[in-house]
Parts: sequence; structure tokens; C-alpha cells
Amino acid sequence: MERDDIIQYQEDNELIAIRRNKLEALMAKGLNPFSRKKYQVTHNSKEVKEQFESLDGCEVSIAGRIMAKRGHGKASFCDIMDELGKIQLYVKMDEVGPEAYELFRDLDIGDILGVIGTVFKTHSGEISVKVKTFELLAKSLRPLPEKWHGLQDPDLRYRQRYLDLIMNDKVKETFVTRSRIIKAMRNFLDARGYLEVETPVLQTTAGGAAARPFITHHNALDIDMYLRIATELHLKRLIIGGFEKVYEIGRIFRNEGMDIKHNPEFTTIELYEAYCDYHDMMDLTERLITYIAQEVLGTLKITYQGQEIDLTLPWRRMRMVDAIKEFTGEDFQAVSSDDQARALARRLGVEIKDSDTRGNVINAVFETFVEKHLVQPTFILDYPIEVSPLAKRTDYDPMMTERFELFITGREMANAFSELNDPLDQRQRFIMQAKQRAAGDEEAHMMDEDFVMAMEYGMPPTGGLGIGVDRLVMLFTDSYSIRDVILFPTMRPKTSQ
RNA sequence: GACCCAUUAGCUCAGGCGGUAGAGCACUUGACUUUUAAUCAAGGUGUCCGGGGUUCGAGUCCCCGAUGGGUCACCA
Repeated sequence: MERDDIIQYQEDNELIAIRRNKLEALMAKGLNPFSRKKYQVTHNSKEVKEQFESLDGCEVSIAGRIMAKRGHGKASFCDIMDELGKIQLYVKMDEVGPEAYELFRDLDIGDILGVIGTVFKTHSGEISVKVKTFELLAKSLRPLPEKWHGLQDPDLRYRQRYLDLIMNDKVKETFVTRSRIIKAMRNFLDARGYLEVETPVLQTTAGGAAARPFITHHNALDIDMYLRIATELHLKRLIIGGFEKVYEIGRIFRNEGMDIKHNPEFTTIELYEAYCDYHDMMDLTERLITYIAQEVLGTLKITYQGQEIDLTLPWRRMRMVDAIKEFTGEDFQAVSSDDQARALARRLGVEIKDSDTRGNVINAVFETFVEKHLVQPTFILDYPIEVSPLAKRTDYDPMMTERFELFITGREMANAFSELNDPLDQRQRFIMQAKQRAAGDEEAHMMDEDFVMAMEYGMPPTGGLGIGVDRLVMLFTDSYSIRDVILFPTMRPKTSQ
């Protein structure tokens, strides 16, 4: 749209036109509401309320957005909202003078206001500020959503998150909690001597997970590059380099479907500790998540979408084959051939391809029959090698790996291995993945020669752990959708009509 | 990707069998110096998501498309 068209379009809306006229009237009086560069604030709304006893009668300077106005002739009330809440202003013509009072009457809900006044309590007991002087710090040119119901339309809530934040208190809370969860993670790991590092987002080989990457192009090098699908392989290079405890909290990008649990970009924390195995990682996972729960929620008993979740330690630990046995009665540890495994799975009603091997079958049966039942925190141990190309084999079965996933509310929350450190085996695993890739599996791992070479210099036995931060935040904030814990979730662009 | 549902005023929502669109909030004007979903009086809201079709007549029925939500599939 041309600029004139935009202006025309806005003026087509009566409510916007009225506000633009008010703006012009202010400008005509030489009062540009956008000229203020700063405003000295002495207190926020919460402080005024919490420290009322000592502030009663004192002068304070506060600022915020007008959320409601109640006029009473020559006096008015209005509510302004700052980051920590709302507080009522009382504006009397006798106090501010007739000219200023007229200006105040023309203010709109949504305007950003700075005021100086004295703290007092109204007859009905509401802690308020009696305004002496006020200043319009920014004019709002568009009407806010309805005050009582807030903004409900999910499309608008995600596209215009700022409106969601202004109108819906709980939303702000969720994102404050998200920040506190991440801070607690850092505190926990930093206190244990972990080093926080940053590894490349732009990569020439996207490794460390089974997922389709986003592809972009680097002009100067004239090469396609991938956005990372995991932080894993670079963090392990750092273990090879001699750091013994590292972690990264970072954005990951996967070119997959979107739903209630998946956003194309999301956040993980991965950590690696030399000379540890996956049992140590299980202990660490328990301590980390319960620490966060205590720090952020102050309890280990939480409710997620009506389900009671008890994080009290220790959490259940069971091998994948044993879990399958518990929920289906079938013992896949006793199954030795691929044919036998496929036949057994098909008897259970699981769709299996002829090319699927025993490990793929076990994984598919697990996902079909077990996952959804793992509501209380449960570690599932020992994953088939086919789906775990970066994990060490178990001692008891060379086709199983020392890998666990943590499930809570039937969802995967964490994934960890005794990291494979045998470069010869690692190369074989990549070759196996490359075959699957060649056969059309776009999510199979890419061969990463550079990573194998690094491993050839010698990598200590290492435990590694990855946690889906968004899902953890969902659990701790009782959020139904991943979009409720990501400030600006991915949205299809609105086409202009 | 498949299926189901939704889309009506700035926002939250009603609109029976197809007869030309409503409420509340917000807004405008007026009254009101302790209200708080303030109150009282009066007033204007509109690309009924877009495009076709059926019909004398479509917000309503049919088809195509857009966006969102949900379920399933895949993934974390």
C-alpha cells in the first residue's frame, strides 16, 4: 500500500480517525505527545501498594498506560498499568487546574501517561495517587480490545502478542515464569562448574538429531547453509577440546509440522559432562528439574491440564523393552530376528514397513503403546541403536544403546546418552544413517566427517543431556499449547486482500 | 499432508425455516468532585473473511480459496 492509502485506510475507521484528530489538536497547541524522551519515575504500581503505610501522603512519580477512565464531572478516576500491575489515579480539577483537567478528559484508554501526585486511600479503600501534574508520554492511535473479556481471538493473540500482554494478565505471568525457569537452570549449572557456551547456528552440516533442516544461502561464500537442528555435535567437540562441563541454551530450527507441541523454532538446553554416563545424567536431570520446580513454583506437586504430577524423587526408571512388556505383555528382548519383531508388532496392530529392523519395530511399539501412559515422571532406558546413532551400546545387547528419555504427562521432556566416543563405530553409524537418507529418509542424520575426525583425536567417556525448554515451561505454567510459551510463535503471513 | 470446526462493528459475542444486521464494552455529545465492569440521557458504528454459484431475494444454502483452532500423521 502507498503511504496515502495507509492514511486513508486508517481514517476509514471512525475510532482511529477520532484519535488522529485528537493528536492533531494536541500538535496544534504545541503539545507533541511523542516528543518526551524520558520521564523520571520514582515508584511502580506495586511499590506504591506494598509500601502504602510509609508512602501515605508522600509524593511519587509513576508512569503507565491508561486502562480505564471513570469521569465524574470535575473529578475523574483512571487506572494506569505498568509492568507490575495497575494503580488508580484520582484527578481533580481543583488540583491540576481547569486547563490541564480539560486535557486530561481528552486522554484515551491506551495513552501512556506520566504523573506526579500524592499517595492516598479512597473512601472505598483503594490505594490511589492524587494527581498534581501529568504528562502525556505517548498517544495511542488505536483502540485497545475490550476491557472485560480481553483479547480472545488466538490469531490476534499470537500475531499481536503485545495486545495479548496488555490485556491478559496471565500471559505476562507465563513469560516471567519462563524467564525464571531459564535463570534457575543457569544458576543450577553454573553452581556446579558448568561453562555456558555458544556454538554456530549457521552450519554446513546439520547434525545431532533426526530432523529436516531449514536451508539458507551464504552469499560471500556462495554456499547453502543449514540452521542448526541441535547443538550436540559442537558441544561434543568442546568436550574433545578439553572443557569437561559445558552447556548451551539455544534456539533450534526444524523444518517439520507445527502443532500444539511443535514450533519450527524452539529452545533446548544441552549439557555434556566428561567422565560421566547416562546414569549420572539421570541423577542430574532429577536434581535439575526438581531444583527448578522448587525455585520457580516452590513445590514438587504440580497440576498440568487437570492432571496431578508429583515430581518427588526418585523417579521411575525402566528399560524400554520392560515398559513395552508392562503395557503389551510382549517381551521384545526375547525377540532376536527382524522378521520375528515385525510379525509381533503387526500382531499388535502397529504399522510396520518391511525395511524396518528389530530396533525400529521396538521403538514404534513403544511410541504406540507406552508413551501416552507415562504421565508421572519416568525415565525410559536403553533405546535401539537404529534410532540412536550418537549413543554408546549397552553391555548386554550390542543393538541397544545407553540412552534414556524422560517422560512427563506422556511427553518427552529430556533425552540423554552415554555419548559414543568410538570414532570407528561413529563412522559406521553415520554410514548406516546415510543409507537410510539415500533411501528417502530426509530426517536421517547427515555424515559429518569433521565431527568424526575430531573424535579420532580422542574423546573422553561423556554423559550428555538435552531438555526441551519450551515443554518444560509448558509443564510449569500449565500451558496447553507451545504457542502459549513462545512470545512470537511462527505464523503464516496474512495476505493483503 | 488428511479430516473436522470457526471467521458478523475496534473488541467480546448473538443472529430459528433464505426476506436486506443486533447486544455489551469501547467511541461521540451532555450531566455528575471518592468511582472502580462507575452511573444517567442521547447518538453513529459494518467489505457479515475473499471469490463464484443457486434464488425474485444469501450473514444464512452449494462450490473454490484464505487465515486460525482442533484431531490424526511426522517430529521434540
